[in-house]
Amino acid sequence: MADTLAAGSLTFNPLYKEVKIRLTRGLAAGEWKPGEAIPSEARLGERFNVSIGTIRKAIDELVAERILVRQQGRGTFVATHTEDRTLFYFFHIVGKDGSRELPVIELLSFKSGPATTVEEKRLGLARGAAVLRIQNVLKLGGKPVVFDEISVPAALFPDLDEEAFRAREGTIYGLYQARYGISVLRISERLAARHPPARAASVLDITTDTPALAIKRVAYTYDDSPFEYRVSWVNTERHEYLSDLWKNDGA
Amino acid sequence: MADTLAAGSLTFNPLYKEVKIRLTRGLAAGEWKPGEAIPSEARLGERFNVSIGTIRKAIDELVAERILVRQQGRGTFVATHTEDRTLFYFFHIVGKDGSRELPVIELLSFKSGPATTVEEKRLGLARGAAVLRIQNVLKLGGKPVVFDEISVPAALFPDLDEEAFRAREGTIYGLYQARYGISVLRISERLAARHPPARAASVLDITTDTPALAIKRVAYTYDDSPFEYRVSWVNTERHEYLSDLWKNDGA
DNA sequence: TTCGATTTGTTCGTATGTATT
DNA sequence: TAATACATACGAACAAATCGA
Repeated sequence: MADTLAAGSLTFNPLYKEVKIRLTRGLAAGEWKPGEAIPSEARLGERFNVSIGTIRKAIDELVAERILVRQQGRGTFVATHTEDRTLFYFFHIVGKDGSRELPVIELLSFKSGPATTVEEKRLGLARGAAVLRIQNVLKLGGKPVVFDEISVPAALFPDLDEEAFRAREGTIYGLYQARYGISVLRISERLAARHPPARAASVLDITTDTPALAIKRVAYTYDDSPFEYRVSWVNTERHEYLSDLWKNDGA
Repeated sequence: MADTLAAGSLTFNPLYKEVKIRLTRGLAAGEWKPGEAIPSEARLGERFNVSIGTIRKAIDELVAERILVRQQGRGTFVATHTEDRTLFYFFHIVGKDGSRELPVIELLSFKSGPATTVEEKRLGLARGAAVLRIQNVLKLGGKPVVFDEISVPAALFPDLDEEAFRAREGTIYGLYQARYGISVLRISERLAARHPPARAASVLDITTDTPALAIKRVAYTYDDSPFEYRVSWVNTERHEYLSDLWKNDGA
């Protein structure tokens, strides 16, 4: 495709920004899937009719945003949620002594239904759109620590059922990515201390007058569109929520 | 100073990493103070005997880490804690409706004493080192929302007393920076839901059986050394803690 | 094992554009 | 207007890592 970038772009972005937008579009469209390599810098330079330096600058930003991963001598790859490095990026519960451990997730309930007002708002859905609701308990050291309720638009996950959900390998975000091509690029969480509702307390094996951490998370994919809403209840008697601003390992 | 970087560095970092280290050292040593401009890229290139491109790459990383701020046509400046953009970077309490507001801080208590075990550990202090302890209440919309206890090594803030603390203009981090040359580069926070102690409950005007958000923060300066430990109690009845991972405005 | 092709990483240089003073 | 400083873009050369022949 002979698409010279220089001319014709309605918004007068710098070239490297246009390249970045094109790459992001390709990624969102699934032209290159998670784990796969994108074309080499030289080839992209030919394709977009810009110099390698310009390509590099575009890729630099995508790498900084954890969308791409570079490997010297191999290529540049679409980031996946299966790499150890990134597993803790979206999981912030740690032991009070600072110990990090990946949780064991057990499915409690898998249902579908019309979206609530909150779900409509957070996910940008039409009134009454169908959502899947998935409840889980997350165990650390064998004990329940987090109670999750995940809400996702049913339309985005056409054939997802309880069986497929159970049969996944790896994390839930890994499932979204591997099976539906939806990558979590950013999350926003709002935390509060609350008395847990009966159901959460029961799952967490605490009383309803034990303070618990309520976390409302919205996950975003390409173009910053929200696609998952998640409410978590955390028993913080032996664990804490770690917010590290910011260990940007680029140092 | 004729210090060619190319030779003589014991660790074989790339040139731009060496430049970055030198710049960081200069910043830590106060060679360029917050708000001031560092030398132009051209001049730095001469000084370190490297090309402008290499200087730019070093500065790029420092900008990404919010240590420096570039302004086209003007220069590159040492970041300050007084800019509106950065004020919310370390303050995460927002209204339940998402509204952001800067708190009004009122000093409750200003004392000094020997460090507790926890303070020793978090701040890397010797046994019994002197610390300053400062209690504040943070008000939003005129009502108390956060109760703070700040602990800092007294040795770092030689002449800081209650009067000087009260007389500051701007934020507490701005005071550290303007008066003592200590810049907060990174913070790490650990959150839990707890019943507040009597003192916190009283200040926040809630009962001790109201769940509150307990935040333990450690602030780090250059070379990642901790210098402030802060325990906050937040009334999350009308407010929440916002963790945004991550709006990197570089997009 | 060695070698060569490929790919990213680093560094240099140059030219030009844009914002500020 | 002119000088200065950062921003963008191009090109070239070599280094370092990877991989397959």
